[in-house]
Amino acid sequence: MRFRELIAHHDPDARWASRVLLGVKYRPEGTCPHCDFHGQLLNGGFGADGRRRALCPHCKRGWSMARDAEGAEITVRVVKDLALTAVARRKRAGHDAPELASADHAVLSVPPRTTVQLVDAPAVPAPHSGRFDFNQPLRANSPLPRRHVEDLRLTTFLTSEISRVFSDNTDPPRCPHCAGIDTRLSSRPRTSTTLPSFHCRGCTRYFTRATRMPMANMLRKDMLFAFLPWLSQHRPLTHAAAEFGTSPEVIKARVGRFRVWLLELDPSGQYEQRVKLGLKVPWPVLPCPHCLAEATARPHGFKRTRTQSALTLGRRLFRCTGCNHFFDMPIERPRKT
DNA sequence: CGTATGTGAATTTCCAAGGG
DNA sequence: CCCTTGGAAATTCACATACG
Repeated sequence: MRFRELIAHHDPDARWASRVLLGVKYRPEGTCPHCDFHGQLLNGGFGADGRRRALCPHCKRGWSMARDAEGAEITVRVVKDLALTAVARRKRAGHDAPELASADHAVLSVPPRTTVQLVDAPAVPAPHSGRFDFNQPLRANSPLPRRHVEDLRLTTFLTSEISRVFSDNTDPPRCPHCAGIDTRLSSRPRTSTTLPSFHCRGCTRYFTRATRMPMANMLRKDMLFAFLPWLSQHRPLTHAAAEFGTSPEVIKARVGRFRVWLLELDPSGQYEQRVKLGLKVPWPVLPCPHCLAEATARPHGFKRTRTQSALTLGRRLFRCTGCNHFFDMPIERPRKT
């Protein structure tokens, strides 16, 4: 408010006031192409083509606002202005307050897309089809019973690694922030954790063994060990979300952090390959008996006839992406041992 | 009656905004 | 940075239908 007052004092033409953006919220105005609602719309972010999108508050659907991706101008209405709120609050309290011009309408231009500096994304390999078992149904509505198999080797491996992280060992590890080795046990233990905390002389930061680990700052500490057996099971995120009383997004983020960590622990990727929770199944490359080519084949459920059920036939159906024809393969029955 | 495949519905994931 | 929300999109599956 004070800065806006100062600017208004020296700038009667209001050429500069509009450049103050801090604390100003805006929304587009217009007509919904789906339900003809007219009025204030919701911001819908950017579409894949770079165009700004709007959401209809009435029918909740979204659309792209301007025709061009770059330089297009969109009229918006200022819905919130911190400075004006401060003025109103002061006036209500009976204090003096400056008269500030309100920027009712504004024009929002879509900035030219700048080439984004890529940060080092964690290099988690795309899962290849060998990770998944096509003898099993891929989804819950399949006629075949679905058995969820836990990979005990992964669970055991993670359990031991986690207990190593949570150990009371006071030998200073390498700094997780700068990878420096000049670290020592901190004489001033942090109150927020019971773990031994360390101090790095290189970057002067404090840390514990859990810093920058998948379970660091995990709000749901109770579900950490219960979660491990789920990682190796090929199940939808929603199952795990229901089990732990959270949303699929939370589970997805957690799976991602564990996959990155597993690759650090075992760069060969053997353990990371065992993670299956919530991963999309890649279409396998199979020899098509129709076009005789090796092509990716989409899973198409299980083969069935009028007389024989999918269970008795025991054949998985695929559809070749090259020639679009169907073919099936016998599934391997689990051997009873 | 078996086979091939088009298609609607169910299931699951993606995505961006927004709150803390 | 963590998590929630809610609609849209993608994927998967079995039913429907035509044909031999």
